[in-house]
Amino acid sequence: MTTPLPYRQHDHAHCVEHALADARDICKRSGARLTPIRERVLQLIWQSHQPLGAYELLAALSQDGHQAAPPTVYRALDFLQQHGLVHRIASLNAFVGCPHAGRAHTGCFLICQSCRNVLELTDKEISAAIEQQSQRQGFKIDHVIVEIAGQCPACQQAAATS
Amino acid sequence: MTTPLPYRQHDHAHCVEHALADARDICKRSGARLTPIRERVLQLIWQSHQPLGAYELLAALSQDGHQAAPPTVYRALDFLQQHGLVHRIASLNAFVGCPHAGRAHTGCFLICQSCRNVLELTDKEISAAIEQQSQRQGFKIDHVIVEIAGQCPACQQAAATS
DNA sequence: GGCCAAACTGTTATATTGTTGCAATCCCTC
DNA sequence: GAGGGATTGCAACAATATAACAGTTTGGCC
Repeated sequence: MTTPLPYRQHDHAHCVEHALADARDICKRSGARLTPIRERVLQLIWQSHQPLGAYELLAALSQDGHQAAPPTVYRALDFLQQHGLVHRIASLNAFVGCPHAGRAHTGCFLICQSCRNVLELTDKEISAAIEQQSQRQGFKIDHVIVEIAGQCPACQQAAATS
Repeated sequence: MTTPLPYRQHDHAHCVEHALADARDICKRSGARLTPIRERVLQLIWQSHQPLGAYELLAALSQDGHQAAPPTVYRALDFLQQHGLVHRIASLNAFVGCPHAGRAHTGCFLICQSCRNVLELTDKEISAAIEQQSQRQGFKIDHVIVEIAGQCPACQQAAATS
């Protein structure tokens, strides 16, 4: 088994830059404006593997010397969500960058309660099971939230050896 | 296809009473104290098919003539959740009664965005797919949230004929 | 270039949801 | 009926999110 990102060490600066380049591309193609604030918020989110709360983003923007109030952040987040660039983790009231931006998908989040890292994955079987069950109930899906809380491999190992 | 509860008309008073009797039984067996406040909160939740927020519960308690502050409600809700009598819907910050209280299960919620009714169901395939995928990532599950937002059969029909 | 409309941002205030800490009370057990 | 743990009352506060409105920037168009 290969340890998946983001648990594995990697060149994160590169991975942030890649995500930003992707985002610029996606916005360009859809005629959306990735303004400085929006791009900065996306960057801040990507720089952190842990999900960031709106008020953490707000604090980070303030440190930039940028005066900002809650609506600024929430508006940027709305934009980023609408364009599939970030996801909101409902159980944490926090946001993570989406590694599948631009591709239609239903995210599924593995949330480590020890290190707070979040891994997004897309799994056809989970989606299929959910769709099938909904259909059986005659329910028309708008969107789906799947959040799995627990412990990631690294933290399990750390707990075992301590 | 049979229209599932709670979409179908039914004797809801009976169904509330049944849930309360169940709850009393479950608490008795586990040595937990289903105090008047806790029971009242559970009753209020069951009486509403829509999920209730903590502050709605608070308002309802006040109408009882019961003076109550937020911690009262949150503590009752914590208790009820711990004993599997209610679930929190993370995407709504609200609570619903659990129809499978006492039986181990991972709920899966169909949330109608029109009428706000919520249907809880348990599906082995969804659970299995989630467990399999988590295991593949070496992730140890603590708990799982599956919330499906969309439109229930009744509201689809209403929308179609209007 | 100059103008317009739409989109975006700033700002203030406020709404909603959830928590902390401590004192008082209740209830079971011995 | 005294001790101790669980429960509740109460006041203050923290965290998260939105409303409303004014000002500014942007891009299209003549």
